[in-house]
Amino acid sequence: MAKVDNISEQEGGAIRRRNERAILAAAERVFARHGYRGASLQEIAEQAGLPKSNVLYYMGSKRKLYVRLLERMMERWNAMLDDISPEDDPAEVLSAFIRSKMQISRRHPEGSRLFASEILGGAPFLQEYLSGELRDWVQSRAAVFREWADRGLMDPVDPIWLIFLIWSSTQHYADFEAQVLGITGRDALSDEDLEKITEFLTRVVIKGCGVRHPAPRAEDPATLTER
Amino acid sequence: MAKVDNISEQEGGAIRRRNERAILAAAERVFARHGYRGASLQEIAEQAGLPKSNVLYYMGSKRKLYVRLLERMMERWNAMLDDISPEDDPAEVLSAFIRSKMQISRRHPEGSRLFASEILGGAPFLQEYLSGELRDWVQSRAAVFREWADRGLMDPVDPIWLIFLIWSSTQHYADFEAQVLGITGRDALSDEDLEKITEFLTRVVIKGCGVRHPAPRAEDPATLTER
DNA sequence: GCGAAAGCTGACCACATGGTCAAGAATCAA
DNA sequence: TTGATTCTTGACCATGTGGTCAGCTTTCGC
Repeated sequence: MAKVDNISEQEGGAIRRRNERAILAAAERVFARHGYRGASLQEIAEQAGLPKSNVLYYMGSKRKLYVRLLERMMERWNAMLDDISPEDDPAEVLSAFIRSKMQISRRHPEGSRLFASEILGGAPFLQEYLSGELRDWVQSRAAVFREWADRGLMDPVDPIWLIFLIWSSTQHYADFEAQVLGITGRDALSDEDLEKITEFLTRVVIKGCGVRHPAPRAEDPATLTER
Repeated sequence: MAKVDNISEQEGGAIRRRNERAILAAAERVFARHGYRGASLQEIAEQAGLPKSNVLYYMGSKRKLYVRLLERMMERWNAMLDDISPEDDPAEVLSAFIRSKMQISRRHPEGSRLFASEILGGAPFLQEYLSGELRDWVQSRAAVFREWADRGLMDPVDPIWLIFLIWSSTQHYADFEAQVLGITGRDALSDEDLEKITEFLTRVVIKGCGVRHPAPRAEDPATLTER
């Protein structure tokens, strides 16, 4: 019996880890730029500084490599999705939502574009994720938004369209980076730009949905631990 | 000398026009789905119901076909860009802007995705359009928005980010159609859905930017012809 | 220092790619 | 009917594709 029985992603020698990192990074760039079909293992290998055979050795196949990148991106996404409850302050939640989504676009532009490219192509690999896991998540959030509306904390807007509004307007700065840069005449967006945009989006969404502050509750334990 | 000297796009026999239409329609679908590199002439030809050689006969090359599709899409875009002036009602202009942008997503989803795919890939064919023509258009609009803000007709938001907000949130329903359908559980968005979304986006933008009505001017000729 | 496991890679394969071309078929103005 | 123009298309080409494999080197636990 071999020493290592599982082919778990977690383990692996230092060499393996280093090469896989290089391949994944290169592949994310290339897939994001050219889509699944348009990307070539040759180009990925060159950008990773390895021969093509080596890429196949570590990743098995183009398909497996692509799926692995998608899964990694979904993990980053999920890491953002902390729970909320109707007791929370809508303004704070929406603000945090927009901010964290914006940071993903900022920190993982290639991953964001990879995801966009997958959806653009009809989501052949992500269909069940979209209509399963993600759908459930959206529905549960939507319920909270509706509860807020019922309590008079915000206008009775359809939560689904609101979520899409936040997704699209934040995702835009990764996916359409080339357009944003071309039009603004810059060669990159600064951190200050991003902060300005985040504030703008937050302001428009919160004001546009008529979000009001909840009546403060003195006995709220969260408020006590907060300060 | 040949009877027809110019190779203008406008003319052409009935056969040519019919075949070109079929090819362009098929190519728009395939390019939108797989990107420039990922699309194959073979697939385009099959979807158009013609042999591959015939596609080359009419279009010359893959590159020319792609560029022609992009230009057609830019024409549709430009058709929307009617002039505005600081004298106009901000609410009406923004509302019309969102509505017409939404209709393009609705009427030309493949074209919208083709455009998105081009930008996603770094806009190799559209860079000068973005930083030239389109940039000028955005700047002139931005000037009007700023004038409105100066006159106290709306909050002093940065017009550029506002334009991007409108673009992204409307474009979303074409580009991320697969995601929208997966999450909403539908197999298509109805006209009523689109109308609801348009109203929602208009409401949020106008309210979110604090747009107010201008003081009515009795001697406004436009108002007179209107009713 | 040994032996097994892991890592490496050029040669190679079947197939798909964009594009060319020549020769025939259909169309159309006169 | 004729002659020119347009249209059609299968055969073909050089190149690139994802993937396999055998044989090599390196690494590493003991």
